[in-house]
Amino acid sequence: MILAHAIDTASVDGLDGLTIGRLADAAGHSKSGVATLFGSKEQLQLATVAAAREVFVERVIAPARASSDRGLERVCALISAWLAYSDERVFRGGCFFAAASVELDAKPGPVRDAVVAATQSWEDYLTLSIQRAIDAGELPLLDDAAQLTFEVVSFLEAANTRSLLHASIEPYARAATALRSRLLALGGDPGRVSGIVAVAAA
Amino acid sequence: MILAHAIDTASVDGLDGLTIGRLADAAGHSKSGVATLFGSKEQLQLATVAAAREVFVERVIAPARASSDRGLERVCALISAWLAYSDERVFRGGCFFAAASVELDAKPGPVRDAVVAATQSWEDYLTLSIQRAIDAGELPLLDDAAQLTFEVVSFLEAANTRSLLHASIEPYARAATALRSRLLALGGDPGRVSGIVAVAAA
DNA sequence: CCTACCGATCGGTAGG
DNA sequence: CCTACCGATCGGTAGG
Repeated sequence: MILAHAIDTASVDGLDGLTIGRLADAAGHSKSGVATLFGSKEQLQLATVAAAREVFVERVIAPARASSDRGLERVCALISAWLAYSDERVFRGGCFFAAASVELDAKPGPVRDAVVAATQSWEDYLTLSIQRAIDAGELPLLDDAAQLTFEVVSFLEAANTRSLLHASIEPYARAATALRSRLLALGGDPGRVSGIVAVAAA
Repeated sequence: MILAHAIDTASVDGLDGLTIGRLADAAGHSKSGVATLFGSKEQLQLATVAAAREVFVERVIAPARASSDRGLERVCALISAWLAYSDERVFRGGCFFAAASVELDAKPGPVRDAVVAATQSWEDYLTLSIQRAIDAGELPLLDDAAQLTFEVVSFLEAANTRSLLHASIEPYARAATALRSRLLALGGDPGRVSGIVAVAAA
């Protein structure tokens, strides 16, 4: 798929750095072929966001859902899956949405709206998973699920950026340490929480 | 200064989004005037990073140094100054370095090196300030200053991006809550820690 | 500091 | 799906 290369390019050069001409060259098509396929650059960007969303679900949400039960176990699985998704460089420039969020945060328009909707969807699912852990009594010292979501995604995205910036895996260890520490402070079961590791065992 | 507009533009469109022609128009000069002034686009980018660094020191480091003693008080002052610097939109696209770090994290070269050096310098100062707080016994449950630095900058940058992305000040309150909670868990004095607020009182 | 210009590349379209 | 082309804009330079 031509969009796989588009996500990869956008994760490095940004969604604005996408050009129809280079995408066409890489795919072995003519420039006008790609241009008419998508209609406009903005529609190409929107298609890229939609494709990245599918990959994210496939690489983070789906594995965590498959390997864990609801509650704190699911929360830890989502965190570990996200760290692996970033660490494995599913996209050359790391997490596509981390890059797109910062690129577009001050640029209103349909593309930003699509990025916001995608990240909102992921964070809503994380908040729901945390709320289920609260409801099950697995995080007895937490009362605001959305607050923990903010803290979790802060660590994940910071680890992603800093790993790329310094060409190091140390930031993933920093994030894992911060998250284990936070979940323990909220009363999380030490055996569960210790399942958060910087590099996937698998 | 022509560079003030360059920082502002780069905080929104990225350092790669800077163009000599538009910068010249905005300053009322000819394109070639700006081109010969900086020599090349890369040197313009490097000059922009250097100018942004000065503004950051002036807006975050200097006020915190002037208003606080070394130790935990200084750490809290740095955090509050950073939140105010982001919240006040010193640059239209929020923190210049948050934007530049993510834009360049997968693009090696002299400009990325300059951004890395600037952020490293800021984080080194934060780590030093935290270490002084540890040495003074003000964070009795913390042993790794660099780990707390990672956690602090994670919250600050996430608040910056999310505030822009959602046009909301709520993320600053999330970051302040997270930071107070973390410093309290590390044994920080409640009176000191409560000085971290989302919106500057001044 | 300017005007004027260079080749390259951009998004998009005409025409088939 | 292609070739060929449009006007606009890019970084950079010649020449003064």
